[in-house]
Amino acid sequence: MIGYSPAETARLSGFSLDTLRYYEKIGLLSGVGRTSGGRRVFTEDDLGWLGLFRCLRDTGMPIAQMCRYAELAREGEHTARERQELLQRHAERVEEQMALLRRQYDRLRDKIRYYESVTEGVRAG
Amino acid sequence: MIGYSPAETARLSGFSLDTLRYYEKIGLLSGVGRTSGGRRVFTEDDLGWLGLFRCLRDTGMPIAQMCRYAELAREGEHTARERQELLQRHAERVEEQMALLRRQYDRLRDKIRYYESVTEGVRAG
DNA sequence: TTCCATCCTGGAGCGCGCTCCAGGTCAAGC
DNA sequence: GCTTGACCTGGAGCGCGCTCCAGGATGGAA
Repeated sequence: MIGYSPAETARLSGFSLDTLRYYEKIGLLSGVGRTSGGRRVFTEDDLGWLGLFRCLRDTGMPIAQMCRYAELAREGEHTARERQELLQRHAERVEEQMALLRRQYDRLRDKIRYYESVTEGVRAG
Repeated sequence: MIGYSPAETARLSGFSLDTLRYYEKIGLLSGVGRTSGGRRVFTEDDLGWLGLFRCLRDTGMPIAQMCRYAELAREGEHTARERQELLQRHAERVEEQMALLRRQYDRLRDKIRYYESVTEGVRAG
């Protein structure tokens, strides 16, 4: 189990160095290893967490909720159900978000189609 | 062509009173009518704009870009092509956003499915 | 041994999109 | 005429999620 430097971790996770430090500061990421000199060493496991955070963030979960999830995970196996429910509720919100996005995308396409008809009219005229 | 009070407009558009005032202040909404006493009177046309802004905002367009669009529209018909291109580029970004959202939603569902298998194990045990 | 890129900490600052507030005006109903 | 609630303005403040900075330590290569 080799470790990853902060720079490598930033590259692999897509989060900036500052964001990695920030996530640790607020307790989202915890137990990050250090060298004797005090530099962070990220593990494969940390990368797994970061992957999850990216997923949750990309789907619009607020950081406070990610913290809650991480905290539950740290408490142990007996919180599995609560974590599942948290993700389930989030998934439902994501579904609504996707439906809204699609509706509004369709409106947008309509608007663009209108412009296409206008500019073709200009070409034809 | 009757007008709408600020409160009515807020209700119909889904934007708060403060947001309506803010949109006018930054020049997103312009030429909003007034009563002799200085109170805003919104028209059907204003509501149309607000509907568009909701669409663009829900699909993640930054306000600065909406301002640009509104400004172009005010300049007249000769900016139609530029407006179309602006919307077209936005639509492409929305498509990417939808694709990302779907990918991450699928990951999320996987995670939940994992939890379902775990908690069913608990039930069975 | 020296260099210099990488990293450290604590804390301030930022960009966005509102949201709230104070202090005052307006107008419809009694 | 008076009350009351909706509305006005200018400007400050906020919540989120980072992002940047100063000033200093680290550590691998030449």
